[in-house]
This record gives sequence, C-alpha cells and structure tokens, in this order.
Amino acid sequence: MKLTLTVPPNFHFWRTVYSHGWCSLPPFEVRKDEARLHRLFALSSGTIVEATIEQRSPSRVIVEAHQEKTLTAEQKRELLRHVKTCVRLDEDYDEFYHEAKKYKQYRWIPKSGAGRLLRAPTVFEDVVKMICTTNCSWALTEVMVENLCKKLGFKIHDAGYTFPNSEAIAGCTEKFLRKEIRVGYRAPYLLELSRRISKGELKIELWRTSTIPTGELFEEVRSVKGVGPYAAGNILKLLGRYDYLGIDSWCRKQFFEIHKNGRKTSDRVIEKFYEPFGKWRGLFFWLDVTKHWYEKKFPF
DNA sequence: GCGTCCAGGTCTACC
DNA sequence: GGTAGACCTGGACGC
Repeated sequence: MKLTLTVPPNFHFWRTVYSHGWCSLPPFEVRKDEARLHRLFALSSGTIVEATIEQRSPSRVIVEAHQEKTLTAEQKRELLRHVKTCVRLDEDYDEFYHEAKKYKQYRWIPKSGAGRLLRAPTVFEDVVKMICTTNCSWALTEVMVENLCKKLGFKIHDAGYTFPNSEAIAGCTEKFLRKEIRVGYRAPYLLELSRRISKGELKIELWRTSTIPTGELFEEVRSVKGVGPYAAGNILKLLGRYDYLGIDSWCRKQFFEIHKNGRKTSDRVIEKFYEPFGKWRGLFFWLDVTKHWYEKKFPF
C-alpha cells in the first residue's frame, strides 16, 4: 500500500536522513541499494507497520506500508503523521533558510536542503538513544540500541524490531539492563526515566508541542538523570529548538579544525562564536561541523 | 593472551 | 560556582 506526502521545495530527503547518526541506529535502517529508509512504526491501535520511505520527485515522498491487512483511514493518517515527524515535515524552516542566506559561508544550506534533523516518532526513543550516546564510542551506542530493540522490542517476522516502549524498559531489572543490554552505569538512568513515564509522572511526549521558553524546557530536559548539557542541547534540537549547542568531543574537534587551524579552545569560545546566530545557533553549529557529509549521498 | 591506560559525558561530593 | 573522582566499556598499546 503506497501513501504520498507532498513536500515543500526546500525539503531534501537524503540530506534529512543523513543529518546525523540516527539513520544508522535501529529501528531505522538505510537500504542503500533500494535508496530507501526502512523502519517499523508502532501505531496507537497496537498494529505494527513495516514501512519504506523514499523521495520519488522533488515534491513527493512515497511511504510504502508492507502490510497483509489493509490499514484503516485513521491508521494511514497516523503512519503519515509519524513519517512527517521523523523527517521534520511538520516544521517550517523558511525563517532558518532566510537567516542562512544572510551569511556567505552558510548559503550552501538552503541550496542543499540541509537543516532538518532526523528524529524518532517518539520523544522517548530520542531521549533513550541520546543517553546511549553519552560517554562512549559510537560503536558502543550501536550495541546498546540494537540490544534494546532485539531484546525488548517487538519482532515482526523478517522485518526487524520496534524500539521498546517505556513499559518494556521499566519492567527490566537494573542487572538485566547492565549485563544484557550493555548500557552499564546508564541502567539506573534509563530505569528511572522509563518508570517515571510509565507512572505518568513525566510527560515527555508533550515536549515537542510545549510552548514554554526554551531555557525552561532545557532545565526540564536536564532534570532527567543521565541527561547533561550535551544530551539536553541535542534533545532540544530534536524538539525543534536550536538555542543550545550540545557540544561533544567530536564536534569540538571539528570546530577546532574548521575555525582554529586545529588549535584547541574552551567551550566558551565556541559558544561566543555562534552567539550572533541567536535562536538558530545550535543548528548553524551542527551544520558547520557536518558540512563535509553533504558532499555525498551516503556519507557513512 | 593479559594487564594497563585512555577516551567519552554525567553525577555526586566536596571545597 | 567550580572541581575531582567515580561510573563502564571498548580499543589501543606494551609486554
């Protein structure tokens, strides 16, 4: 069953998919030979849909649901809502592109359709994954996320696994998370987060539509144990707020190479550098340090 | 093959 | 408010 999404002229599917490492973490899977993005989506009715996504023309994205049963009209709408959320078609980037055009060094951004950062259908998945990126190599992040999906998600024949919901993680022991999922000392953080959500104490899915000032939202995100300045800054970017840089060691190194001839500086210097870009500074920072990715269709 | 060291963010205790 | 040490894992390195 094929569904169509109409996309604006400034949208570029592969620039969005390869905007950061999320596309290589399950349930996302890039099928390079088919030029499609694949993942399972869990709908509110309990139905799990295997879908592939591709851009067929500048104005159309095709979402193909591989289902034996026909989806109801509401299920189709929900699937499309999830896809739009993931590829950021529910956000307006005109203001950002207008801003980028003002700077000679950033005119490549609107031209290439960069700027939309791929995200998960749920805030929960984004936050758990972000905690799994802290204080470890990317290879270890991949191990943790793969274990979460394979050992706690739902399996659909050969299509793969879903990302576990908060109840699935909340029901684990700390020992299981440490030893089987291999999240190490992050285990109590993931447990606390999942249990607070399951009990209804923490409503993180509302963060995407929250209208509170970004500073307050940042503090709320920081209140999750295991989420420090780096993780909170990057979670905010996935919530559509770009006021924080979310600096990590890799970005720091890239910045030094691009702007300081490899010479090290403090984070304060990096923050000062991006201050003139106001509420978009986090996005300009990220696009600056990943600019070289946009030279290839599949940069990694 | 084994042991040691280091990198990678965040938390807690302490000053 | 700033800082040191602990947390845990994988990889690099020396023996």
